[in-house]
Amino acid sequence: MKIDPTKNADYSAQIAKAIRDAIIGGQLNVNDRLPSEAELAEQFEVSRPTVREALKRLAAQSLIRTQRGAFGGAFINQISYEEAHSQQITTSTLLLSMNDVSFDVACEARFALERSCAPFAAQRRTADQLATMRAEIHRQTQPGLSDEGCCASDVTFHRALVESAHNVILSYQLAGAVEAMQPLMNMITFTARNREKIISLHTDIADALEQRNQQQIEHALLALSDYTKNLADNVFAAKQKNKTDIDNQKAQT
Amino acid sequence: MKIDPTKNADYSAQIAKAIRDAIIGGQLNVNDRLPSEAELAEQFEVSRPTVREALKRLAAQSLIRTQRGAFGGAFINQISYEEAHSQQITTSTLLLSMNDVSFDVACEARFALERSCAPFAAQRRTADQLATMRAEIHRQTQPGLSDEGCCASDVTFHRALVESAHNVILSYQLAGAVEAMQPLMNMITFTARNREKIISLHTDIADALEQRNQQQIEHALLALSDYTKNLADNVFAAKQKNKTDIDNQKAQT
DNA sequence: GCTTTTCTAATGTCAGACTTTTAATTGTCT
DNA sequence: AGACAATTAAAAGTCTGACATTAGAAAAGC
Repeated sequence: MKIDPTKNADYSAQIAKAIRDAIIGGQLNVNDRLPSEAELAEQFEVSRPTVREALKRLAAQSLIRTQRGAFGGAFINQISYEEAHSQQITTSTLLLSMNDVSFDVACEARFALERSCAPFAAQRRTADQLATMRAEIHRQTQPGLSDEGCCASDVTFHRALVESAHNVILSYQLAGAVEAMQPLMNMITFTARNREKIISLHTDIADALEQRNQQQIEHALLALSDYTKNLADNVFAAKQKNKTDIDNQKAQT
Repeated sequence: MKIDPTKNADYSAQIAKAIRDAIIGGQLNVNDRLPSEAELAEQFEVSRPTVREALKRLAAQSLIRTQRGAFGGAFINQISYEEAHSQQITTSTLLLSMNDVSFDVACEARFALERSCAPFAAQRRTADQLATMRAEIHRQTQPGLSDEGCCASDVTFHRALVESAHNVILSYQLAGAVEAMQPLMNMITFTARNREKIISLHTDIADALEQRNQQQIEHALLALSDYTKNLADNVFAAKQKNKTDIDNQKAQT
């Protein structure tokens, strides 16, 4: 069925690949049960721990789920939007943090992607989604709101905007992009003045959505993108200056 | 350092999570070396096979790489765009194939996302990228081109468009979306007439890009999206009809 | 100083045993 | 007969201890 050419090295990776290919290629279907670990070990002519390592690799990608007990085993997992989503977020987050992507590039991508849901959001938004956005805007006006609370509210706001496009694929892709940006966004601290401006831009978006005006939504998103980029530039410039000052002080002593 | 609350069940998953969190949280940095399997086993108070299963899970997400030999071990892997990209594609592809997403929804999402790179592509496209697109259009006019060849050329064309936005994050996100759609796109077979129309739409895009006309790019993309959706509707309707006819024939005998 | 050999610490693999879980089966009582 | 309880078996999860293989570091030889 799925044999394993006895190449050298890393049997568990090869076995995982063989099974993964069988899933992607459609030889194995959702909720099919794989042979037991002992049987797989026999088939592939390796030991059970080796098979288990292969299965754990697949489990890490949520391609299979395992169940203990009689008539248990490893089953092909129907991957859900949630799972795919959370996987995408960890990957994207790490990609951003490990490859020092500039804030500008990430910010540009984030709002550009969000813009792609504007035409559908304008057409299909429900009163419910609009209400969520208004509620989040209201939360953002509360004076006691912490920075984390503000960011969380921001995520909810934008998620509602994305959801209003009523396209599951867009939601999945964009929610990932928005959330992956959060760690970068959290590096910015907002002053009261900043928040005021952002709230005003959020209100513009909500207003445009209420009027089902696609172009206005896109315009407001662009404005928000530019403002955020500017804000970040200033924050990073200030940090840089602060650092230089400290270095100079050290040099003087 | 990273302890493991002795909850019940699935130590290897818990250990993998602990290490993963440490990586995401920044306690472990790129190219740091993890303790050896034996040491980890001691730290977490489990056996070596259990630790190994945890490490294989992390390896499956390319969070770590392992090296054999003295002074080898498991190292935190700097995730590259390529790795992130290929992971995203397998996840997205499976998500689409397992959740019977309608072609319309996927198609809409695909072109909407591509639209998001239009403003930057118009500004930043190079002659090189334009040439690639023209070359692919030319290839698509060749009469002997197979369906697979046509699809491959299509991917190259759209990838060049995306690349012309010169934003690595957009490239990563969009290339994933485009490629994940391929299996669905391959379900459509194109007639000569269809290809002619698609080539004409591709030419529109290339022309608009050459003139750095953002709105025209977006307009052409929308037209391509609509045309593709229509085409798919017809193909699926024909298949449905065919199936019904056969059923009727069977019923008559 | 350079090359070759040896050493050694680490992963990769194996075999076999034991524990735990869980669903199906069987048995028992009302 | 039907409902509940005990038994059983198959499977994943875990452990122990061993051996094979690899590759960098140190030592030996020239």
